[in-house]
Amino acid sequence: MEHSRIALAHPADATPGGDRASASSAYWYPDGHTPSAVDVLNLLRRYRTAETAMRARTRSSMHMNETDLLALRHLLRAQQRGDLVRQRDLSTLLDISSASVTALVDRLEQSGHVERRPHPSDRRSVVVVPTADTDREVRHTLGDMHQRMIAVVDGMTGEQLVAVGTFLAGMVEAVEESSTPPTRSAQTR
Amino acid sequence: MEHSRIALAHPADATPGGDRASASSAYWYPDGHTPSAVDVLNLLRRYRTAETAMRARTRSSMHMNETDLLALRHLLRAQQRGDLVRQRDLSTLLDISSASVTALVDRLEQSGHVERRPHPSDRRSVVVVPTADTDREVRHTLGDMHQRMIAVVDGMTGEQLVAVGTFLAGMVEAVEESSTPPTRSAQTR
DNA sequence: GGCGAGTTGCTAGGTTGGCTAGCAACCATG
DNA sequence: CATGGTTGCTAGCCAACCTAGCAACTCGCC
Repeated sequence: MEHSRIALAHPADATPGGDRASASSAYWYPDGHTPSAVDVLNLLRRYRTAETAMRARTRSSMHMNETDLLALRHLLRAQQRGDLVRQRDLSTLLDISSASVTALVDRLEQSGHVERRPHPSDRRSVVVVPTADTDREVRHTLGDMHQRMIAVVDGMTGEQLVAVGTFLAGMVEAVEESSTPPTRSAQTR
Repeated sequence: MEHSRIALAHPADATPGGDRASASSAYWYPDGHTPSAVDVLNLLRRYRTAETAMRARTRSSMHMNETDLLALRHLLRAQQRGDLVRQRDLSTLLDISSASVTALVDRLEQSGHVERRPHPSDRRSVVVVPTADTDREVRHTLGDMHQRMIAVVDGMTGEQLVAVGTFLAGMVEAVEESSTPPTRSAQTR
């Protein structure tokens, strides 16, 4: 069983400086100095790593692969909103072929996570709905984490929230590469 | 060719409120109000989506899968630091079997991205090194993005950086779920 | 009304990238 | 120097994606 363990907590995303900065809410940088730009970006990468590991854990605890889980999340959100989801929708959302969606829904149906229902107005289509158990399961698995995340943000001042928002928006922009003029709007997409 | 396109810019990560908030650096929330906790978390999710899409783009532009790219990044970082990387190391880092690493290195060697070298002191081991071309390629592909990211962070005040750092550290903690006492250290791991 | 083009989800068969098992070469320790 | 652990390889398996092609259905247009 060389493998089994899935995603260690820290896949050694080691950086030159090591990854100290033990994740405490208030004092995340050891010395009292203002964090440098690089520190912050490292921390962002660290978050990404942690999140990936978390997903692996969830996936494993639900005996499910990434795509299936993504589909499930979308189904739950759509259900909450009262939207119908056809297989076609999953295909475009997940960017996989219709054949793969058939297989995917087969798996989820097999495991009792979703049900196929006839579409009310289009007899070609199949509507996919999550079961009540699925909702409970996901809520239970991810609910605590969401609580903690909200708690962190709730504990911040308005000014701090603006800073974080600005930062995240900047990261999105940087990553989306479109390199639009800094005047807002006008995205190519 | 139903597929080809990979990762649209916005895989419709639609949220109840829609995902307006066009990604401008300074004014990322439309009204002048302080962003709510949920706004910020939505933005974080949005970043995650954008980053995933970016990875898909990179992967496709380099004709490579996620694992291979991860391996490559690690190899480049190790090289910069002057460290040797054995296949075994990749195995533990990526959490895949030694057999899969053999296949992985085969692929990367085939495509000219890495070379196998004998280990200086252990004749069982194989040292994997990235080629100069690879370094150039990655630098070219990701360099601009890094510049933009650094620029964003550089443009922030010390106070703002602290806010962002606190936020990210909090997110890491929330996601790692260990639910350690808020006094730092003592991680289970 | 009916006919042709487009859409939806299914089946069939191929490819990729993981896996386990087992092995030869090598290291290291008593 | 023998014996047990480590490293990377081969062989064979499997999950989850793909493309191609099809039957059932919808819809727009005569």
